Amino acid sequence: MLESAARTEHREPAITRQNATPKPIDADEPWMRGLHADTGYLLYRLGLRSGQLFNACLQESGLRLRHYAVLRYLATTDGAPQRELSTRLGYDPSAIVGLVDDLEKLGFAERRPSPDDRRSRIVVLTERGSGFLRDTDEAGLRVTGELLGPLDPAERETLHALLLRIAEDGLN
Amino acid sequence: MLESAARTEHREPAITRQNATPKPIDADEPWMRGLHADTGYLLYRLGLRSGQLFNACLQESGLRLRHYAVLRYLATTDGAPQRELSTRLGYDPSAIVGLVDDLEKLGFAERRPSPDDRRSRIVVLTERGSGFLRDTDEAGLRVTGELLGPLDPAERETLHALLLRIAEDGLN
DNA sequence: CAACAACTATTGACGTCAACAATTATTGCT
DNA sequence: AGCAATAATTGTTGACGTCAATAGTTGTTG
Repeated sequence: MLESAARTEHREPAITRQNATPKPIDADEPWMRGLHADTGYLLYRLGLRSGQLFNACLQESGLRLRHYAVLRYLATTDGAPQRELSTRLGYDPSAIVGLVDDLEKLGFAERRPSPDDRRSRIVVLTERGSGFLRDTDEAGLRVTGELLGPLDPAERETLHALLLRIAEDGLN
Repeated sequence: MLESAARTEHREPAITRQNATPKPIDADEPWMRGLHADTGYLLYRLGLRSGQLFNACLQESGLRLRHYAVLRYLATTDGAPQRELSTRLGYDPSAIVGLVDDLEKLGFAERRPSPDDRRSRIVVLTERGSGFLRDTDEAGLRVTGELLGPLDPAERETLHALLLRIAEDGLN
């Protein structure tokens, strides 16, 4: 057993520069079949790639995917205590603090005191926040389109359906 | 623009403990539809989950997903210089050093001098290494099975095919 | 063939960030 | 009133990506 091993797992390279870009991949090559024979590992790598693309188009706004996830969540519930963000999004409570701090600095969200519980703070989306969300929506679609390049619309639909089925019970 | 934002993107929570496990997800709930309306984001989250599961079952062996990727690659090519690992797997050359160090310590791989080029070192899989790979192969399949829970074999096949198509040109 | 540019593996420094433990303020229970 | 549980927050730790620098080696070119 290695002393320092097995801590973090799934960090993608920074966006500021293309990190040691691997050579283009041919699925025909034998090493490729071996590497991607397992669907789980394949998902892992594609998830990495997807996160990279997403962050790349979020980069100019100074936000990261985590911020975006918080915003998206807030948009669907219109107000949520930080604890809820933590449990639902799967981030540590301490991480939420920083994320909401950033969003507040940009004027995209606000902390409001909860009427029921004085220790809880309810995070709400501001007007600027939902505006930003609308603006970046098209960019997100563009990224998705780029990612799903070789698939025709019907295939994309089935893929989305399959992934959604997995997410239903598999996502924590 | 935030000063410290937009650096890393896609790190998954530690494996040693279930990190603030989100509540079970119903795709019927409105916030869920909003969050997972985009295939790219869905892929991102499932990739995260996949990495978590993978690392969880690699944890006891003291390795992480990165090590596993190197081993898998080595198994398919039977020997590769570190430079090749770096470009193909997308890790910085300096990262490869540490990974191969770990694998060597565990006796899973060896550095051999290249006959052609004395500055290059060829990393080869040892007997123990391929044995370990065989052992964890079933664990990997188990993980994948768990991840792909609600899908029947035919659906898994189509999912794998679709993901592979994306990976062909989309993976860096 | 000698000088030089390019390349491989490696090390070290720096900054960032996620995970965890501990702390503070507040709530609910009994 | 006392005490366990909870929400948000702070601080610490460890891992990681990036970059620069180095040593040894190769190939090229004048």
